[in-house]
Amino acid sequence: MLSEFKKYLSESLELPDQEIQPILSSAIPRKLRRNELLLQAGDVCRHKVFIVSGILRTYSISANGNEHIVQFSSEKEWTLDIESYDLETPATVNIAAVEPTDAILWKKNDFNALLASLPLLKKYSKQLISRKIYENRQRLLTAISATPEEKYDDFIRNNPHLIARLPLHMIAAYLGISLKTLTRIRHAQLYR
Amino acid sequence: MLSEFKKYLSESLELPDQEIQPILSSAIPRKLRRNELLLQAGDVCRHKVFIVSGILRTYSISANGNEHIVQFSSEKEWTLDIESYDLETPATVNIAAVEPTDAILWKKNDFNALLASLPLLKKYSKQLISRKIYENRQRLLTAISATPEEKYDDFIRNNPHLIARLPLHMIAAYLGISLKTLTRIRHAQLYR
DNA sequence: GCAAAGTATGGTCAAATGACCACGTTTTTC
DNA sequence: GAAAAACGTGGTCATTTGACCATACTTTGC
Repeated sequence: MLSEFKKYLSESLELPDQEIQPILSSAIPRKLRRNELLLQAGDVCRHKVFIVSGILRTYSISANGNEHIVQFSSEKEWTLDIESYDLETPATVNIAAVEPTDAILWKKNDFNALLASLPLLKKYSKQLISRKIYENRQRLLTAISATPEEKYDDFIRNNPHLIARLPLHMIAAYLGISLKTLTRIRHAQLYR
Repeated sequence: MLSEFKKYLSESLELPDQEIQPILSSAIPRKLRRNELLLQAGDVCRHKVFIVSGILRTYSISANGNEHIVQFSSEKEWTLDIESYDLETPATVNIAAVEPTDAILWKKNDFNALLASLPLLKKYSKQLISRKIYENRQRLLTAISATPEEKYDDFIRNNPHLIARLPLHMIAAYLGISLKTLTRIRHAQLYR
């Protein structure tokens, strides 16, 4: 599991070998089964998470028991409940594996030490956060302005690697539409 | 206009006087009339903006001509199109005054210099950005999970200082519901 | 490999929503 | 202060959406 992560560090971050070693030494590998929780709402999010393989979903359960998905994260992505992690407050969301997932965790202290000692890592982290901010604004705009069909088409366009791996009801829970509406859209698109 | 901003700096940021002066000296005051554009989609966002009084709205126009509001910003808040500002790419949103507004602008270079020389300002900026991230996630969650009525109630709860100053159609454009639905909700709430 | 769980689709029906239009009132602008 | 623009509400009607349920099929987990 760590060797793939090493590859990511050297290729995507272009980190030299001697900077990779300290990152590995505080890494905590973690295997998750389908539907296993990585973070439970109410707990404090104490780790940064990198996904080696698999998919995680970040979701919350509304008063009437419905699940709403804030985010999917898959291979070579990082995830956490940022608010809970920063402020050390109870998480309001759950993070669970959609499919069997290999992840790597770092404790907050360890990761902060890495950020302080590895400028390249820090720079890269900032970039990732910025990109997330831009993406989230776009997602919000779509959520308030697009029709269900546009939302679905958008999702396919932005997440081609996920469509075949996610059950439809999760896509619906991510888009904020009902499963029924989603299957109707798919049905309609068959004959066009 | 600048004196109110000075007060903000010393009270909210607790900046000592000698750190306030450099911020003021690169500040560009700007008065906006109702509906006047501060940033036009297509242009690059080249300024950080602080609002002394008034309200700005950040919005985009969809293909069919509808306006969708990404954000309202009012007194003592900062605003910009962060993606356009960071990457110096054409903005995809417009920023315009909802009511007559007094704002203060800084050029990116000037503001970056301030951030580099004033650690307190930098720290405060980071905090603001973090808070925005948390808020935006909550807003997204509401957008995909709440009923129109819940969205409206949420809006009132989170923006009590704005409700009386915004026309309903803008609130609708912010919530992603039609004006008709919004007036229906208000009507229903009268008799409860 | 097999039982159990999960998944995709479709039917039906009630309710919610939006598009369009009209009208009386309020606010803005000069 | 008067004309014009903007605003809030309501009516109607077609359409979309969701809730609930059933069924056939596929995937999962041991």
